[in-house]
Amino acid sequence: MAARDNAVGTPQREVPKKRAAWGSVTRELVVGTALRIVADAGYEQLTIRSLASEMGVAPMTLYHHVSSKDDLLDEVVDHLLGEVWRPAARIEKGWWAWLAEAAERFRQFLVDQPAALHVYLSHPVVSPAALARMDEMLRALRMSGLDEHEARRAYAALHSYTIGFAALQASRAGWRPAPGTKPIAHQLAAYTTPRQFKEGLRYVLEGIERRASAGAGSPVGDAAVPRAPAGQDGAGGPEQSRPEPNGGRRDAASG
Amino acid sequence: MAARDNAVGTPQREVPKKRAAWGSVTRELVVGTALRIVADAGYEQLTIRSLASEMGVAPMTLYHHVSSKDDLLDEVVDHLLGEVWRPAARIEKGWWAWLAEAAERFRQFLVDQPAALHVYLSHPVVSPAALARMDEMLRALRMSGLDEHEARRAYAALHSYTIGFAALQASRAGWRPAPGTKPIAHQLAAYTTPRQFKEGLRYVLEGIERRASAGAGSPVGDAAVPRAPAGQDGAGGPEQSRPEPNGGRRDAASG
DNA sequence: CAGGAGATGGGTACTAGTACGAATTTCTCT
DNA sequence: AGAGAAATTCGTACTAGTACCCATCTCCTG
Repeated sequence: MAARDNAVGTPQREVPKKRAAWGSVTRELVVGTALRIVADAGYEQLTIRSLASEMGVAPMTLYHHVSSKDDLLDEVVDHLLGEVWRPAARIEKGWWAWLAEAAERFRQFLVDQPAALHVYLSHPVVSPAALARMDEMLRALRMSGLDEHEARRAYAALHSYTIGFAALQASRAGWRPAPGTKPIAHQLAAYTTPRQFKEGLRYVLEGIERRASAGAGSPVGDAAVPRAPAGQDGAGGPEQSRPEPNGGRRDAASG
Repeated sequence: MAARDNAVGTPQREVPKKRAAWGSVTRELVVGTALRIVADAGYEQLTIRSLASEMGVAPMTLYHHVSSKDDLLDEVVDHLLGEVWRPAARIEKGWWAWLAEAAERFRQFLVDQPAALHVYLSHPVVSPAALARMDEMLRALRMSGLDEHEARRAYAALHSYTIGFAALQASRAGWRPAPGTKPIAHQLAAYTTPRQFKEGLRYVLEGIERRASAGAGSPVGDAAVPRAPAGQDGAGGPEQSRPEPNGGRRDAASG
């Protein structure tokens, strides 16, 4: 069947259609081609079929080198992240500024790269660049005065906030408010801007700062802190913990 | 041509296959059936085909009553949200506790209902229940001492944090750490629990509280967050808006 | 060197969402 | 009332991801 005798029939536009050389496809090649497509044409143009076509092989062939499209994207995104996550500022110059820049860069990255947002929303990301970034973030947080445990909590909070914001911002892009949409909706949408991100980020960082100075007693490098912490306290930590409202699906919250 | 003479041939398990009565399908019926499927079998069982089959009509028939599956989900999710978002506590008893409970309920909702997470990650949600909830959230925030503008900012921060957290928590559920995954990853994943949500939420609420008590009119000095040097605004992705395919679409439910 | 095990390239086909257009029923206007 | 317009139901088919299994190619082992 491989022998497509092309002498007759369908006169033009017929590629030889030979089987690709054995071993000519490698994971690196697949990832590299995918990166090129994303860079040149964007994430939405990257499909298994387009990728295979670009490489001159059959779609299913790729599955011998990547276990799924998500697996491929994991690696693609890791490469992309590795090139942009690191802040220009140095941690030693102040944890606040460093963290703020790191968060901002990450937000920008997620909004710029739909593939990345997809990956980060799909599953925990543990690729090399992601782990490296996490380590540095934790270092900065420890530097703020938080202990190991609190640093992780704070990291999780920053991470959640950033990803959530990026998801909202990205979804807003290209949103077409239906005719008749309440103005409130527009205003709300308008609050999904990089500027608003920084505002919300400040809430989180201020919370971290307060916690840090409360815990470790002596300030570490407060030179970087822009405002004096007006550490007055008001309402205490609330307790709630509702029983599940709806009997929905599983929640299975554990490691 | 519809007359499928069923007297002979394929002896069993053959449904008459008549055309559904004219006008027997309505948007309300579609939404109602979808709600039932979600309740009984879960979001992943809700497909256009399964829904059509359940209603005894052809898949494409539904598209005369909903403009897309996402349009349908918008309404389904609004119904679900309407039943669970309201906190048991009263705002008057304290804005902190009320906001904390509202956020927790929302997180729980998003994790319990994958459809809801999908919707909230896809586009700004302006359905009735969502708007009602937003109004109440803003009321609580104003009650904390924030002015209108700051209240919206705080709302956006809370919203982003909650959705981001829910997305991470949901994606973690059912995640299978690969056989060589670094232990750090596990630990990190373990930080995506309802308890951790409350911890992070406290950071945000503390930040809000500080802002509220600080400025009943005093413009809190900006200058806190440095700009990312390489930052470039605006969504990078190519825009693509859906130009309202066919009829169906209700006026976006008040929004 | 023959044979078989694995690895690798491919064709076929199934599920999902949905565009297109044909067939059918109801409504509107003259 | 009759005819065209509009609404509605549905069959066909296209894109994407990917499960299944066959065909081919390499290499290891007896």
